[in-house]
Amino acid sequence: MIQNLNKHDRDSLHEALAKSGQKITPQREIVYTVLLAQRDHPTVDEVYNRALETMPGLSLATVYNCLETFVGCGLVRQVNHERESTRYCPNLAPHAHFRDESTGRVHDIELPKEILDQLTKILPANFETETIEISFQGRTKSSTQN
Amino acid sequence: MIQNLNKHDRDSLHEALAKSGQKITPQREIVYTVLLAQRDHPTVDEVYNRALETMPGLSLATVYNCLETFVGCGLVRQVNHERESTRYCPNLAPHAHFRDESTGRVHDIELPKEILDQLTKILPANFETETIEISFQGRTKSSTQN
DNA sequence: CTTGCAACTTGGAATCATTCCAACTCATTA
DNA sequence: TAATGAGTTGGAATGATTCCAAGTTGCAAG
Repeated sequence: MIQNLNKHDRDSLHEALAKSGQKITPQREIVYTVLLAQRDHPTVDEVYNRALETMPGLSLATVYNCLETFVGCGLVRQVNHERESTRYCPNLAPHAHFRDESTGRVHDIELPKEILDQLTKILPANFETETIEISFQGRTKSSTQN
Repeated sequence: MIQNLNKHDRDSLHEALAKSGQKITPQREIVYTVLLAQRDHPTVDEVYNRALETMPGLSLATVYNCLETFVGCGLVRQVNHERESTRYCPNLAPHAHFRDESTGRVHDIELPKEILDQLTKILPANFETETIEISFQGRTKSSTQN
């Protein structure tokens, strides 16, 4: 079910970890693999359960640690919605999120550069942005239940 | 320190509550007053502590209840940032938030209608938006420490 | 290839915001 | 005046996340 990392992905992982002086561990490889295998913005718990299939005995605390590490070295993004559990997303291209209220699913929405540019322009001059989060909430009209 | 509600604000409160069939209570008036008195996006706890000055004996659970009621009848908005405590904001005009990492303070950013329009356009046709949340995170360069 | 050690992992306890609950209050209606 | 139902209250329960101390391991240097 869960594939191994392909060379390219393994390289990004190793590179990102190396760059911030951290070690490569089996746990980290598996957690990263799980994240790439199914890009449905899983919660920590979901990642944990999926990873357990490959590595029984993995601990929840470690999953928290791994994900935090990845966020720290820019490999994945956190996705927060209201007060729900944090979700994780390995899509690094700038994008927004759409949360379907009826299914709870989160969809990536590509974010044109112009809009990002315009957005930063509405800030007062002395405000320096580090991250922008844009999230929509609503419903998808059936038909193409993407 | 905490003023009473002026006529206009009291009216919006009463109207909003009436419209959704809820009662006017001293607790609700005070919580709403606190919210309007200092528009710094307080957490529940902050609202609670400020309200205690006027109504000792008020309970935290009630503050949670009141705020939830207000959100429900559209009187206030919730503001979430990462996993921090939820904050509340009586500004109903469409606006984004900027969170200053160094101070933790949240600033309202006016949101031009064009940008909102453009944003909804980037969604696939069958996605129906109910709410959009835009939040910046960064720092303000000293000088005008707004 | 060994060694040393900082970095990592682990299970369980602790934290903290939020929700839940059952008893109580109070205004209103019958 | 009694019944009704929404609202309030304090404390217990929940659930995600963090903390911690002990054990393990990756890997750089010898």
